[in-house]
Amino acid sequence: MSQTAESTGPRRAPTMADVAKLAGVSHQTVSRVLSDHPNVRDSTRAEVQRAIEQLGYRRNSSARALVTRRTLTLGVVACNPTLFGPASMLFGLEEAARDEGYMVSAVTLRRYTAKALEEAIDHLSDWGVEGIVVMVPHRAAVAALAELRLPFPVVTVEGGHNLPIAGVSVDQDLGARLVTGHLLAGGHRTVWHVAGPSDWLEAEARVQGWRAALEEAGAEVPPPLVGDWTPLSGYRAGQELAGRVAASSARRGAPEVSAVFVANDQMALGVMRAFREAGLSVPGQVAIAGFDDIPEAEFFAPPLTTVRQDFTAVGQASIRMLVSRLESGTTDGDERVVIEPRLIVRSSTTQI
Amino acid sequence: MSQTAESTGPRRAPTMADVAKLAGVSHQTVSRVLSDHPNVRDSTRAEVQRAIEQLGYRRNSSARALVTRRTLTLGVVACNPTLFGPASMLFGLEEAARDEGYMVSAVTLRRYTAKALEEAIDHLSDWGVEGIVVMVPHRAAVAALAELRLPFPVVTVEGGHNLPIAGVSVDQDLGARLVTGHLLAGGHRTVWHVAGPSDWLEAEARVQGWRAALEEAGAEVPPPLVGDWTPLSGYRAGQELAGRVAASSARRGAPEVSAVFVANDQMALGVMRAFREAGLSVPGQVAIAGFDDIPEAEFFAPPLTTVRQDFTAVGQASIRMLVSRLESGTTDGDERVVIEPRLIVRSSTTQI
DNA sequence: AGCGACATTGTTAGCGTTCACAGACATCTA
DNA sequence: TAGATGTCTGTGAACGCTAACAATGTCGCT
Repeated sequence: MSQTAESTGPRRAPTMADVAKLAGVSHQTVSRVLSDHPNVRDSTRAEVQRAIEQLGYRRNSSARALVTRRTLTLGVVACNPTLFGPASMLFGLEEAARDEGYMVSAVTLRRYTAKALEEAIDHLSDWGVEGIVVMVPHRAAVAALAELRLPFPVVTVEGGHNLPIAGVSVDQDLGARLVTGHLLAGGHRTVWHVAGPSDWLEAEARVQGWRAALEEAGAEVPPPLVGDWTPLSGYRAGQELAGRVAASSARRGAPEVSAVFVANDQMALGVMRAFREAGLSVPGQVAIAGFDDIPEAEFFAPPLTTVRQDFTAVGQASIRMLVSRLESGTTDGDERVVIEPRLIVRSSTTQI
Repeated sequence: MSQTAESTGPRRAPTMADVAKLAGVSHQTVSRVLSDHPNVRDSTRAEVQRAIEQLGYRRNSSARALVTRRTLTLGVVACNPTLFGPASMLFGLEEAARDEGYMVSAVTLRRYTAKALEEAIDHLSDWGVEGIVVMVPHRAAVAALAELRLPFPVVTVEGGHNLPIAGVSVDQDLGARLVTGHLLAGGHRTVWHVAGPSDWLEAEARVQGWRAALEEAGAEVPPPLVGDWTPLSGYRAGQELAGRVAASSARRGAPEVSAVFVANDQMALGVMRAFREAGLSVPGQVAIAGFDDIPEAEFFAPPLTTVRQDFTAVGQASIRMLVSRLESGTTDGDERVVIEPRLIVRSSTTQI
């Protein structure tokens, strides 16, 4: 009259032993079936498979990780994933990781301090990640990272090239040279620049490329304005620049504003609004170029000349690098992969 | 002459036993220190802490998960996280999860089929997530989800209200009514609509809200155009609409195009470009409104009237719901949290 | 028949934690 | 001083899996 064991309770997930008993084999045989070991008789394999299906069995990942010493999990520290760039990287990165058989756990940073970064990494370590990708192109953060000497491989994205950390990056300098060169070739005497926050490595590299391009062309280097990547900050910078356009004939000491390279597309949008409101035509009176090629850029008024970064490729490359380090057991070394950006010319810089 | 055990090899991470030996206590005491158990003498605690520091010890999460049966990991299935909406939700969600002591693992969907969703969930299950948030507002996907009967709690985001699944959503219907009402109040005889893909629940709800608002106002309901959320598709729809504006006096059967409600901001951008190219002024000849309030919307030419969704709040609410279900052990029930959207009026709909 | 090689299966011992329980010792009460 | 209560600490057994090895059966060959 006894039922099949307990009938109530939040019955626990079936274990390998349960499957084994049902299939009439040992738990080890079940393990062999699950890991596709060749030496299992076909009939046995079928029997085990049936038992697995019937019980809805799934391997317990914790037990497995405990004995194999592999969590198959990678960590990512991301900055503001609301922006198109970081989001795309995360997308490509996750896909690549999954293809390699890893799971990705991401932590987003609220503040860009060394402490916040350490906390984020701590959090990931607590969960046993095997390696991490740090997507925080922020000077202080990367410097802190270099100090850290973590017990697992670390790969940075846009982490700069001065530090002994492996990483993937887009050639920001080249990108900036491309746009600046393009504007100069359009006949402008010089090119103004609205930069990103000075503690962002990407912003710095773009400033450098811009400056170098101007200097090489023998053009005057106007003082760069600084924004914070948001359209609003671009708008403010745009107002400032618009004032200079109006006053340019009267003003001494700064060259005429006829071309502006803005460090990202969002700020460029803000700049264009400011110009529009000031009655300046783009590209008629002022040419504008951005950076990133967000999906909206092609539809701005006017469509924006910009530099396309293949974010997805960056994400994928970072995973490939991380996985290869994982497999080879390398924790340090400063291997670098650089991805070339591409100039996309649209009507914000070209008179029709 | 014997050294302190082996000196070479990739020495394994220290374990609790190592700490215990160094501190001269049992492993259990170490465990107690780590979990802040009160009954540990202060001097012992200090000793253990020192040993932990010295060895750089970290608790092994797999072993811990194995015995406690808690992985403290939540899964997320996201659709295209490159878009502002999904990305923001992911952001808010991760932050909320971290505050609750959970780790988040995200999987992004490449295709929106039932099979792809099942694979994604399988992937997450393999890693032992305790519950998942499904952010795929796609009809087929959500329907498949309802069939699945998973052994852990599931919360949907924008999952529609016809199915017996718990979830969080923004009141899309209300949002659409707000914009449509706003446009009608602006004196337009009717409002055209550029919808999202028909198999997206959000798109459908917006169509419904728009239609209802028109019908309640006794306005004619023009046939909705359909896009795929991208600026390009909006551009195409815009060209179509621009054609109608030009031909409107001559054409029979469809009302005049003087106001358009576009189902998201990106498409609205495309529509505006098409209108600009057709020489139509916005809002002079045609008023346009979008949906989402992406950060760029305020800086479009002209700034776009739209509906703001608090994506971050949605992400947070979904985690709260998931965690509460986790704690109460609920797997089913169709609890719903609805978040109200807000109309943001800008100059794309208001004559100055 | 006897032996080796191979295929197939089972047995045992961890992996590094936490939990339940059992000691040891100190302190308080009668 | 005996007993009862606490406080602190240690011991042993899980948790569910894989790895190493041992045990069986099967086949072919001499």
